[in-house]
Order: sequence, then structure tokens, then C-alpha cells
Amino acid sequence: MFLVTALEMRHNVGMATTVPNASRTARDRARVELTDEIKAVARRHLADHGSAALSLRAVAREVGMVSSAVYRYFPSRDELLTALIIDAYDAVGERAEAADSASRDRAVDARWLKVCEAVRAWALANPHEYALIYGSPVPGYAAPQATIGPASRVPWVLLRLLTDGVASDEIVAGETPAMSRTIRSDFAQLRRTAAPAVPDAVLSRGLAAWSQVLGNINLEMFGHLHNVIHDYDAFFTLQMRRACEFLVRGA
Amino acid sequence: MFLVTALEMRHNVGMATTVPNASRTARDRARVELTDEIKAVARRHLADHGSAALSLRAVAREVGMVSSAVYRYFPSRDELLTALIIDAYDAVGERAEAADSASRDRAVDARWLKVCEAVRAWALANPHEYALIYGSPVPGYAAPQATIGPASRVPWVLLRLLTDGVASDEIVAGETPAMSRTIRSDFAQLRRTAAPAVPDAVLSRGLAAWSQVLGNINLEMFGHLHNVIHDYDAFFTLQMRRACEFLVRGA
DNA sequence: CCTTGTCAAGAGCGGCGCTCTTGTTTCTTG
DNA sequence: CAAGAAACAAGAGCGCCGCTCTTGACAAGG
Repeated sequence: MFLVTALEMRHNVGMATTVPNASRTARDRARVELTDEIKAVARRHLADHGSAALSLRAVAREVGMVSSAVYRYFPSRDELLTALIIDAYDAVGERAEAADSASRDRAVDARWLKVCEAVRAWALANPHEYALIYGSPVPGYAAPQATIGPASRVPWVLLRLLTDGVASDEIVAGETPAMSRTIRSDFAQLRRTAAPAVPDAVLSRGLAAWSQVLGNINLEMFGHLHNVIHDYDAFFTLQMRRACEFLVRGA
Repeated sequence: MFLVTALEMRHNVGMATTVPNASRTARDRARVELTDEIKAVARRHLADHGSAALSLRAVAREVGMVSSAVYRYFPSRDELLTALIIDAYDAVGERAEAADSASRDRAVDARWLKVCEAVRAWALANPHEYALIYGSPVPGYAAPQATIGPASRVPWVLLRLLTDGVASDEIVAGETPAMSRTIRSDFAQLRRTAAPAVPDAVLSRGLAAWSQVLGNINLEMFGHLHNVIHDYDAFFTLQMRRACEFLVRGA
């Protein structure tokens, strides 16, 4: 919501040389409404046909205006995509945060499992949006700066889990694997930024667990487990449970 | 190479009602050459602009013929994409097989590591082809049957590694996690098909390790480690080494 | 020789992203 | 309150795209 307003403000700045002064006019309200409607229709088209088939003209048709009129609201198809990407990151981030705070009183590994399952549930419910953010990037599309905030919400939840687990001794450090100076420095920066007091070994296992989360969801959703695994739910839970054990016990 | 010939034969059958009789005519030779040239140009376009931007017309322009003429060789853009997908699977599969047989006399975990690094090296060298097969599927494109063979080459290498490791006692079974009937049945089928005598616990850890391989490559290549990890090479090796330990020791 | 089958080429269909121009509506300001 | 400025929807048009249908050239087999 926030970022949408920011985007449309940036858009205004880009179009008009001067911003009048007031902002609560009827036109502005109409603009926000239309912007939202365009995004809603675009999101539906995305869910129906995927990101590559997202056509500005089709969206415009359904909204009931002419294609060129959409450019008043989104300066390009890519900007529209960016808005959808941000929304997707926010959606999955919110699910992860909700899953975490709903199980805050439980053990860290249980919370981790809940967050993983929330991410997967969201992915299964919104496959194209998942592909948009965790699949191959749209070719020739560079993720703008505005996406990195929303993109960090899920990792943030997981890093806080690591911090909590280390603080409460639920996560044991285990033996620190040998690693290069550069990696130690990366981990140090990560610790400084978002995971105080979490030792390198735990950060490493946390990233391994995270890679398993996305790896398993990718394998499942992109068809690489076809004819191999049939009960995806049970398989995911099994693998995540094992990953959790490894994460907290280092074994 | 094999599969290309198969595809083009299927194509011929589809186009002509009767196949003359001989096959080494000058026309036939020209046809294979042109087919290969089209594929080569298409692969370069893919590497330059990604799969969504692969344009039959552009390829035709560069090959020096008219767009409609390409349809004599590939009945649709999707069939051309399929050929590229098969080639990509074959390429990475061949790398994996080569990496494995080059280190056949070494320990199983060292071989596993070599295979993982070969896959990643291929992915880094051919990002768009990697995205084509391990990223989000091309929207509205259903992977035809002909791709599953080439797609299995890498998994096959890994499963044989598991088999070897179990046979030589380099991989210990460890404790078998509790799992549902359905999963046990999936594992049993996998064992029957491609990994004789490999216990469920090892199959589970093997799939976990494989999900880490692809998960880490995805994270790296799709930008999710941006500003977090800087020395990707060292990070990947570190994580894979740890995954290997977990795979063979169950800890 | 002439039929037959393969081929490149062209024209054309509808759709795409995007731009530029043209009036109209809405809001602000003198 | 009216005049000017800003924002707007709409239309026409550009050069792409994948794909189809038709036409005429050309080589091989009878």
C-alpha cells in the first residue's frame, strides 16, 4: 500500500513538471481507485496466464479503457510488473510474519516449520506470483530498488528465528566448519545487520535450510518431482522437519 | 544429437505423407545442416535475451531466410524451445556424468561435490539455459514427453552415487525418520527404479541435498543473495561440503 | 518428359508494447 | 466566477511478434 503510493507519486513527478499542492481532490481519489483496479485486473491476468502473457492491452480492455490510457497510471509494462512483484513479496512476507507470530510461544523449530509451511502454502495458492519472485527473473527486467525491502520480509523472519533460538539455547552452535575470510566477513555483516549473536555455523545452517525451503518448493512447483513424489504435502513436511533438526542440533 | 535427429524425423513424418526411400540425398544433408544452424542461432538468441524474447522471426532473419521458412524445420516456436530445452538438459547431464566419471576412483562425497560443482559451473556459464530448465516454466508451455529422458540424466548420476555409497558403506543409513505410508511407497518405487538397496533415510537425505544444490544455485543466480553473500564460489563450496557431510553421515 | 513432393517466399491476420496528437474534463488561481 | 493550466481518455499509428495460407521455383523418380 505504502509503496504503491510512492510509485504513483514518483510517476506524477515524472509526468508533471510541478506538483500543484493539495492532494485530496476527487481526481486523486479516482486515480488511486483506477490504479488499484488496474493492479487487481493485472493480478488476475497474472494468475490466469503467467507473467509473460501479461498484456497491457488486455488489462486495459477489461478495465474498460484504451491501452494508451493505462500509461497514465503505469509508465510501462515493467512498472506494472514491479508493482505486482512488490505486492507478491509483501503477501508472502505477511504470511510468514503471521505464521511466526501465531506460534510465538512455541519452540523455535516448530516456529520455523510453521513459517516454511506458510511460505509453501502461499506458493501453492499463487503459483504465478511465486514464479514471479522466486522463479527465473523476467528477462531484461532488473529488479528496482523498491523491491528489496518487501523481498527481505521473509528472510527477516527467519533470521529473527535464528536469533531467538540462539538466545534461548534452543539452537546449538555445533562445530564451525572451516570457511574462508570472505565468507566470515559476509556472515559478520549479516550478523551485524539482522542476526545479533548468531554464530557463523548457525548462519550457515540457516541459509542451508532456507535453500532447502525454496529448493523443495521449486522442485515441486516446476515439475521436477513429477512421477517421483506423489504426496507432496507429506514429503515437504518430512524434509522440512529433517532440515529443522539439522538446523537446531547441527546434526 | 540423438534426440535432435529423433525430433526432426518426427517432423518429417508429420509433414510428408510418405517418406521416399533413400535418405542420403543432398536435400537431406542440407536439411540437417539448416536445422542445426537454426538451433545454434536460437541458442545464441536465448543466451542474449532470454527465453521469452526468443523470436522465430529474428532467428530466421539471422539465418538468412524468411520467417515462414523456419516452419519447415520446426513446426512452432514451442517445438524450437523444446529442442533447446532438451539440448540444455543433455548439456548439464553430460557435464554431471563427466564430472562423476572423472572422479570415479575417489570417495563418494568427493564425487558428489564434483558433480554439484559441475552443475553450478554449467549454470553460471549458461544462465538462460539454466533458467529455461530449472527456473519457472515457460508460461503456457507444457514439457513434452521427449524431455523427461534428458531431464533425468543428472538425477540419475546422483542416484547412482547414493547406490555406490551405500554399497561401499561410505554412506551410513542413520536413523530413519518417521514417514507416512505414501512417502515410503514413493521411496520404494524410486529404489526399485534407480537406486537399489538405498534405504529411505538415505534417499530422503539425497533429495534434501539435491534441493540444496538447486536451491543455492537459484538463490545465487536469481539475485536473492545479492548484498548478502559476495564470494559465491566459496559459499557454494562451503554449503555443499556441509550438505555432503550430512548426506553421508546423517549428521 | 512430366508428375510429384519439398521448399523459400510473400502477403496477411490479429495481437503486442509504446508514442504522439487531439480534444475534453477537472481543478486552481487571478 | 471565469480563465488558464493541468490531467485526462481516446484515437491513430509505428514496428514488432507468432502463425497461416497461397504461390511459384526446383529437384528427383517414373
